[in-house]
Amino acid sequence: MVVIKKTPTIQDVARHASVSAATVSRVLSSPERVSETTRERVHAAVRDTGYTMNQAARSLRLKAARTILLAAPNIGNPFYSTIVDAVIREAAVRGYSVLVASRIGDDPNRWLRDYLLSNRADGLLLFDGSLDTGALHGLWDDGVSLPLVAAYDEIPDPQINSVITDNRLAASRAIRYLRELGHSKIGHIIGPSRNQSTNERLVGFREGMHEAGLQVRPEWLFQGSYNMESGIAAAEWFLAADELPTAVFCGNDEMAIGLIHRLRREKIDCPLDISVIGFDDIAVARYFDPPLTTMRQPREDIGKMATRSLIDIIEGTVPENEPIHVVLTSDLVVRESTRRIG
Amino acid sequence: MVVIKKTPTIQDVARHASVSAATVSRVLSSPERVSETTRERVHAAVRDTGYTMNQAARSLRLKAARTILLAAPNIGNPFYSTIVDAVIREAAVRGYSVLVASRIGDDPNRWLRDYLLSNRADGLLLFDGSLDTGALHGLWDDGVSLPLVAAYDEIPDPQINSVITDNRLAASRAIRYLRELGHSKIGHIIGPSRNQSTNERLVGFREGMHEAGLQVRPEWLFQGSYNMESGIAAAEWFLAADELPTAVFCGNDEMAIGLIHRLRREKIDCPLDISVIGFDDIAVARYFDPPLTTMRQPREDIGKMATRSLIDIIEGTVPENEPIHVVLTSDLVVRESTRRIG
DNA sequence: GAAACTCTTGTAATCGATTGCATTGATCTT
DNA sequence: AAGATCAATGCAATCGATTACAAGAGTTTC
Repeated sequence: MVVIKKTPTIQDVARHASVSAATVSRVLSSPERVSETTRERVHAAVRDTGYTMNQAARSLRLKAARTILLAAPNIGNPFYSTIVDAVIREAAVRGYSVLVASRIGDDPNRWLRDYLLSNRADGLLLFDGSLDTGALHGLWDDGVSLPLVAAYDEIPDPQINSVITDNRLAASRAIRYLRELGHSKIGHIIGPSRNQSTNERLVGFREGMHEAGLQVRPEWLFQGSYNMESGIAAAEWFLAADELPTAVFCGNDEMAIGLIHRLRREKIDCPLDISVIGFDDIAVARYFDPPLTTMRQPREDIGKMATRSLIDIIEGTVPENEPIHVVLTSDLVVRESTRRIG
Repeated sequence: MVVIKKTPTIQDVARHASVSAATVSRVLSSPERVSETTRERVHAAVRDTGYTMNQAARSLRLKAARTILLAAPNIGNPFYSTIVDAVIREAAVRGYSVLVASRIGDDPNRWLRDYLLSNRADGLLLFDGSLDTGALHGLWDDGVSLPLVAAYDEIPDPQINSVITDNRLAASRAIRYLRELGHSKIGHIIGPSRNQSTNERLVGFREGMHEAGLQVRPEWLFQGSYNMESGIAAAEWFLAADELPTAVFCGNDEMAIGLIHRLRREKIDCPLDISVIGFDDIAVARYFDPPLTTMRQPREDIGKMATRSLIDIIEGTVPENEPIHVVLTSDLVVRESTRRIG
């Protein structure tokens, strides 16, 4: 049978080094307050015993978990997963762990309580604008100061820190590009309306159309849900119209992929018969056939900046009364799914 | 200025309900030991105060964090992200949180210590067979019993619990299928060799070839790294050979996508000129052009089963001396990237 | 009616790390 | 040389929840 040695505590290390637990603690957190000789003895004892700090005890005492909570609507989505990866890496650099909550839509109040208020996490990185902000405000009103950064998807509240991209500008940029290629019959696949990013992109689309002096035709507008299936549904919606648009601006790459896939079944070729421009530049976009023209979202940067901001707020190295608002730029990546008309 | 109310403790609830903290604790964990009237009073007090248990204190006392650590080589990869999603959902059902560590390759010893031994997590879900098992054994030998489940990628140690798929069988199955379509010139893109799954698939490939009475030709074997870029590299490797294979079995879908993409640039069409079969069935596989024939991995099930097993082990509801070994079945999904020869 | 039992609740110790305050001994100042 | 100053370390309280044990009240039994 395996002998289970208890994991050593700070007391064990103290005994081993013939000092008090207080001294061991000091060696670990403020070494300059301890003499060189004891410091070395303690370090040796730490090595010998294989000591690791008990985080639960530390969290209890310091009221800080050195952990952030990342909440996203669906981690399974490749768009989010890249961000998550960036968040985890950046958090690790600052010595923080990351708890991940997915599919948070169900009962936001519950997990907010469960995680944040129970000292499991020191702050919240929210990647879901569709969350009912009432819950957040409820906490706020109760006087709980909740370190929170809304990332990627804006929450329409200037008090809430945010790291987002220039969705509106990017959308109108996409339309201008299509216009430059000679397109005038332009459709748009919208994302789910609960997302603020969706609405921003829609506004940008309308602005772009207006600037170009083009009409927005309702039969060329389709509301999807940011997945490939809804790209298919959009294709079928467009096919049912009297006339097809010659170009479609899609709210994200996955819907673009679904759209192209479905249209191809009807022998409608992209980019020959229809130009398609996506949004995000997910990994597969450049290897798809045709390689997708898309508005690239700096996903790594979103994750990194958001994490950095949140930890700054948690650690109080940033003034509390001035909300942080970072807007990152999306770049147009021209590939082969768009083409000059004619 | 916002008044910061301290988050209520169990003491506050006790005072509010005019009982002792012990009673409140009992109401929350073993309600049947408390009389109905006090139970109601306490519940009311919990509601009134908005009490949430301090997890740090609870973890410290119970030496259990109700948290599992999920470690994967790269969360950004869409293959893993689906699994992660399933893990988080299943863990939530059992009342567990999930800490996620990505890019763990760098210093396994460090994060093992940091997370597991420091009472931050009660068990480890390891999605990376490339991890040096020495580190794990080191802990084991030190007498620390570490609830561990290796998922998806096997660790070659019968003592370690695992939830994997039938990689070898699936690979030989893929070859048999290609053989049925009349192919005899079959290549293979291997994954990174540190992964056990890769090796199993390679063995299955060899077995399948042997059963079919076919030679494995080294110029039709390429070692990639499970990403699209290495699919491209593989294409270039094959193009450099005297002759192209008529079918390629890819270690995963992403390499298949890269391969098809690159070959198309050379006017080599899939499936007309070459059949390609992938592995995993990632989300984009069915919408790719051509839709990918692939060996589907039951990713949701992997995540679910692994999580379930790990929590069973943590909670001791499963005999300790009998390692768990679950092998899930991969299914052949026939789409359009493969084709009868001739 | 007293002993034995059950049911409910409270008291106090405990988990492990941190830190304000106290103590000791050494060095410095005038 | 006596007092002041400083560096290094220990003591003990603390964070909040859990639980073994004790105690009190009410019930049952012979």
